Amino acid sequence: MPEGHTIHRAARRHTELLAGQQVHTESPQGRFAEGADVLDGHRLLQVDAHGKHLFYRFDDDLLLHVHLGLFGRFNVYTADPPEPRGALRLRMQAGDATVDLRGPTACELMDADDEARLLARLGPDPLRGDADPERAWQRIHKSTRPIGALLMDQSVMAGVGNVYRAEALHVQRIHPEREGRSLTHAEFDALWDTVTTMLGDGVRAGRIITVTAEDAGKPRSRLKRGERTYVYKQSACRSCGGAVSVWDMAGRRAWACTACQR
DNA sequence: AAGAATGTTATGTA
DNA sequence: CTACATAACATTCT
Repeated sequence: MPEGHTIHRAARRHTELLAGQQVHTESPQGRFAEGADVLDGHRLLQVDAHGKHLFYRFDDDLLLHVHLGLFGRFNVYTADPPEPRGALRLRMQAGDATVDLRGPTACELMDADDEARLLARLGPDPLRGDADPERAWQRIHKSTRPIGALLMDQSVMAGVGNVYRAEALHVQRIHPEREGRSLTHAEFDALWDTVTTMLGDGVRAGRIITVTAEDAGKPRSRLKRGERTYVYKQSACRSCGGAVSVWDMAGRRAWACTACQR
């Protein structure tokens, strides 16, 4: 489910619902019992997103780190949450609001050093105001690795996953197998802009829609599953009709139009 | 109902 | 040292 847009959206929503309040936490499965005990009743000050990582800052310097991984998911309830069921990893409650967490790769307490170490290995996040795209360019323009692998590398740029990789490269007509060092600075700038716009749209819409209303022939909000991307999970390119090829790259499926990307 | 999926990390191999 | 492959782990949807 989650690329960077999901994480930033969650940070915003959870701040709105829980920040400034005493938060009751529990982990019905006992998977996070230790941390939950420590966190319970603390005031949540702030929720920050960095790439695909979330940081919940509580008073007394308590810091909860969450990473959704491939399957992780939040469920938010603004009234009467359901009884905890199945593998519910963490529940946070304040007032009428409840945030449930399932299936995360990480849900753990951290100290400032852990956090610093983690942030040190993340590249600039296009969704953050403090992002410095030049840091990404420095890595990319020297690398012989394919741009498709570089885009997915969170230490190069933080927040892009498999869908945005396919879609951003497609919009810029760049083939995923091109070496990073073959990109011009102008191409990189355009790619960064595209990624930034796509992620921002994702935060707003709450889902990944990269096809424009013009290309779709109807409002983006009306697009069904399978109509929202140009090449990702498509058999024919939705901008030129050319064949889409699929292959394995950096352990994930890469998608590109054989006609308009090179 | 097996298999795929919007992810990361640790470890092994060349 | 770097690059790449593989396995492991999480859960839901088709």
